[in-house]
Amino acid sequence: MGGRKPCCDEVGLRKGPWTAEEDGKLVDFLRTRGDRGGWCWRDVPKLAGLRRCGKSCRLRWTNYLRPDLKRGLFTEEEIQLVIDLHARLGNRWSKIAIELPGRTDNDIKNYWNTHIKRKLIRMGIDPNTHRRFEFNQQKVNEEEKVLLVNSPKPPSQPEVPLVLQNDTSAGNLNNLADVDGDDDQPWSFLMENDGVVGGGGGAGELTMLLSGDISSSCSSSSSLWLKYGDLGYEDLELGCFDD
DNA sequence: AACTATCGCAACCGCGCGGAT
DNA sequence: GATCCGCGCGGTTGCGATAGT
Repeated sequence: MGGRKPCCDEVGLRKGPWTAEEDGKLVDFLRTRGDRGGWCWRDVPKLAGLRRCGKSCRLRWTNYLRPDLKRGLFTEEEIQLVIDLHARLGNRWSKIAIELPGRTDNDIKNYWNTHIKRKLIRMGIDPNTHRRFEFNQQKVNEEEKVLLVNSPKPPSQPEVPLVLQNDTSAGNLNNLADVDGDDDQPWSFLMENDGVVGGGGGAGELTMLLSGDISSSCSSSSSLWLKYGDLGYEDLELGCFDD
């Protein structure tokens, strides 16, 4: 597209963290002018008396000031949903956010990158494909590589066939927690300390449910789940999470 | 107590899409 | 059809908070 000028090139515009005063002005404006009634975001700084670009105002509102935002930790259900939706939609955070009322795409993206992604990698699961890493195509960082080198042996079997299940079927993530034998919540393994699975090459096979063409094989009402239900505790090497 | 490393979140940046002209 | 414009999205960065040494 031709020659579009940057939105924030105006001199004298503030950047960086918002002050309480700026927040107040923006909230006041949006409270009085309502939802998109005869204005566009580009006009907001002028109308609200802010020295910010419109884009910055929009981001501040949508990611932080909106009254319907939910703050705080993600619940097990939300984490479960994020993984499920990410398997189906990929990094389309805004689409994922639609399914999580009160969470913004930025929230979800941050949580994915700082919590879920790391955990999956350490479990030997590629967070992009939701499948096990191929042993010779590790995308893990140096730390994980060391762990893999120290693991007993590379996978000796091909991936276990992938299975698709509905929400109501047995093989959902709750089974993962159940094999643990304790009272932890299903996603406690993601929410607690950084346990390390004994590398992608351990004896156990983590079985992924995700088939190749996820979007076409999954109805809107079904969920894709990591399938652990048929595997034992030792097989999954989940003991590491007990540390 | 001081320093360093790591984490987590808010905010920025650049690009693409879609509607308007 | 070409261009402009506003918006939204996804990736990345900056920095304060916290943990570890």
